Amino acid sequence: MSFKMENFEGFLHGSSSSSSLNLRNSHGYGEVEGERDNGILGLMAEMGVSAVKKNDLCINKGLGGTRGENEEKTDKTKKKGGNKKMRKARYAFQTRSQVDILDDGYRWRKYGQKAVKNNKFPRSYYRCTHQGCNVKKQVQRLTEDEGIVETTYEGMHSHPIQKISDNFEHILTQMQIYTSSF
DNA sequence: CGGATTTGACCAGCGC
DNA sequence: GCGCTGGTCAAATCCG
Repeated sequence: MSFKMENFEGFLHGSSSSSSLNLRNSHGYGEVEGERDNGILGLMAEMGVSAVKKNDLCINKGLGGTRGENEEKTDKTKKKGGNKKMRKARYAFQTRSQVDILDDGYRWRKYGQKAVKNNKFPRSYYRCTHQGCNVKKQVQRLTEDEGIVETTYEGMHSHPIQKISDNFEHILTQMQIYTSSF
């Protein structure tokens, strides 16, 4: 049960020949001066593809949920030295799948779900359950093609993968990578 | 019983 | 300034 094969049932069957699984860089992220496009490289390194792996995410705790009596809202995600706000690089996969939960080998805990505009399907927010790992991902099914789920990763894992999923590695080799505005 | 999920509320950013 | 929207928290609930 390392990798759910039924997840890619539609992918295996419905894939004609070209791009059944896409990867793209979310526009507006990862193009800040300090950020490099190592998010996907780190991710692919986890998958065992080939890449270097750094871990210089700007992790910030203490999110905007300080309601009630907890009032230490001092730093948050402030701008850095007069620069614009620095966001973490986010990388989105588009996977042809019948189910939303794509087991990529990590343990994820769902922490939210929101209905997004121009999309009839809700978006789910997940966080890596590994201690000290603040990698997040969000899963969203496309309205125009409900057979496609879009998984957006944010941050990099600073710990080894917890499950073996060589199938996913194989799929990664077939995956098209493109950076476009979307 | 402990960890994961659900779900409504809260908060911040942005556009008008 | 206000309302919309996306993102997150956290209490309640579920589930093994």
